[in-house]
Amino acid sequence: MFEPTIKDIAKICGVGVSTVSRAINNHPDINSETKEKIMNAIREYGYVPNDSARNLKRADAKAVAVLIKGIANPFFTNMITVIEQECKKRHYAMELSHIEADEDEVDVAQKVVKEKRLRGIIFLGGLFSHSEEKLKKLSVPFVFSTVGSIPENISKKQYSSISVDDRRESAKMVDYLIGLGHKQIAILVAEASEESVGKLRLEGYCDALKAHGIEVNTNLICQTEEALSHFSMENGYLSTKKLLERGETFTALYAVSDALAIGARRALYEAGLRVPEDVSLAGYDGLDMAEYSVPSLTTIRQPVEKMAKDTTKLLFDIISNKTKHQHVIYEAELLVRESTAKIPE
Amino acid sequence: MFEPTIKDIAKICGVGVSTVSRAINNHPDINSETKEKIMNAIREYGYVPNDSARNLKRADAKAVAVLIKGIANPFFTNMITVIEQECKKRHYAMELSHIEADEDEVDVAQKVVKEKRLRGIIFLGGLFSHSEEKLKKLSVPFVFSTVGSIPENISKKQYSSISVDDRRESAKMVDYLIGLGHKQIAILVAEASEESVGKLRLEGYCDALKAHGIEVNTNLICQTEEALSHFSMENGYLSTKKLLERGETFTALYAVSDALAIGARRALYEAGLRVPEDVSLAGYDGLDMAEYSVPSLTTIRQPVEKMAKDTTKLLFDIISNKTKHQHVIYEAELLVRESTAKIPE
DNA sequence: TTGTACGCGTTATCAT
DNA sequence: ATGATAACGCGTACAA
Repeated sequence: MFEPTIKDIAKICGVGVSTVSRAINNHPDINSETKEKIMNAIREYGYVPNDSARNLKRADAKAVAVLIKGIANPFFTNMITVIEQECKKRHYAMELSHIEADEDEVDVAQKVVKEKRLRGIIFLGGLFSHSEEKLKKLSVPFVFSTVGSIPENISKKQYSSISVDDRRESAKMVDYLIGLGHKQIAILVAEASEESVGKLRLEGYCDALKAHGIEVNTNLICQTEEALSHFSMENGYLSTKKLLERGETFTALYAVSDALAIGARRALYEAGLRVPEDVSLAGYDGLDMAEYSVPSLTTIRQPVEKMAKDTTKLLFDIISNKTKHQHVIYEAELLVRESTAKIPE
Repeated sequence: MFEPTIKDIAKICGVGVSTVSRAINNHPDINSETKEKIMNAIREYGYVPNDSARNLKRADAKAVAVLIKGIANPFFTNMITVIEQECKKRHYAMELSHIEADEDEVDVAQKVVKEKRLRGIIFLGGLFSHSEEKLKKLSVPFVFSTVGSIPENISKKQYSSISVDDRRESAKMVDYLIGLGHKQIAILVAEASEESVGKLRLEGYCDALKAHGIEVNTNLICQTEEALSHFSMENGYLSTKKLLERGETFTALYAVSDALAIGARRALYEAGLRVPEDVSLAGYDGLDMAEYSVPSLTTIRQPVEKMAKDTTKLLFDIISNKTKHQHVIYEAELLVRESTAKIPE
């Protein structure tokens, strides 16, 4: 199998390599006839420029990276799809990279940036707890999207972020449940370690309870220590089962993700508990599955599409120096559906 | 921001570039002391080799590509995760690329191969209908995994495939439903065009019906023409709604994917139909959501993990000339759960 | 408008 | 065991 290079094409057309290069890259200084001839040869011989050589030569590889922590979370699938479209629009390639639970995201980011010479990074999910010093090693702009929280001591001029206020939104949900008359509200929270969204949502839960003078009952805080994927249905199912086996009484169960809630719903069902008659159930994220489940799930919807679009736009604006780093917080929406109800008197 | 290159490291350590290269790549001919010194400098200055330069120099970029048609299908998420792990084990990078519905997969593949100089390709999902001639242009080995079908006229020596017999497995499900006493079985099939898995599963449906002497009622074949994602819950929901509005009578509904089934279940619920008392509901794929939904969904489970592992192994075996192209068909499993029941007499 | 020549960062070959 | 140097394929300054 013959793989032609730019030289071969040049030779075939009887022109210099720079002319071929100009033809490929739509440079202005080129005779349209020669360009035509070259493009024909390229098609005929199936020439495709070697990306490595291009990126080596170019200071900037037209590419950005998306680093995801927790790929199993279906919440991200939507975001990625949108981000990819947005990148394509701008003729940029998008490198997708998963970060394992035990990997350090900044290390990975640094490696990816140098390896691929890309122009920017989007961090998706996970949490963030790195020193400013380490952050400075990143030579390209980056934006955190839907990342739990970023320590206060890092200069906000160093990075951008797009997120919802997980703590406040979470409180919103618990507030709503309390308004329904619930006092014994259990919470299902996976991965409550460090500054994760899980922790934030748990804090919001406590906030709301306290605001209403309800004491936080630690027995109702159901944390999963398992090595299970943090936002899986399986995890929600098993954790809820354990909670029930412990014999705790509660009238509402709030899971910090829809997937967990779906799993929980199954566990409740198997225990003979009806939703919402016996137990009100609430989720968080606003995934499709929350909408189509039976009963449909009361949840907090994050404006996924808008966040994804704005994340991409922001990154590109920063790359092209159109704007400075920014910190945007979106409002999420409480979607009241069938899975929650007033507590019977 | 200073980005050291191999030359800088060499200069810093007072050695030649080749020595540094040897240190990086674990070459045998190197003094362990010098290696130590070099590795320290690399750490200290945060040197990361430039991938583009490496791939340019190396004949083979240690990388394979996974080309996915229909990223929205959650079925693939699991496969990708496994494939990625398997690649990592072998110290290969995995390029993930989505193929738009209207893109030609072979064209994309060819472009990716040349651009990235990679060693092999895995096609995930979609269907396949290309001329042998076109296929020959692909200079690296490739394996189709869970791809609908491949035309008979293409030499099986040209490619590998890993799949389940969608037609037969689909018939298995319908067979089971018929065994339950159902005669009026509706089918929900998105994307029945060409040789897709949708089409194959539809054929299996017809096979089973005919085998039992039941006439195929085209009114019960519910195809979605929408531009909706083929395997989305939304699609299942809307299509089922339309089916119900048409006033068709059926005692069982078979959706060719679990996601469609979940959507369908919601539509049935809203129409006041109980599952399985009024309508038996069945899916296909064996996703988590089928297991945790209420009622749990009778479905066909494809051995995802095994298929993903074997797909990767096969590709690498072919790359390293350990084996020839192969065609493996896996047995899927009928999972009988709560959503299907005997038809009441 | 077009062609020549150099260098991007790396690995491999060949001396030393 | 180590160092100098030639490629790899491309873009671009500079010369023509």
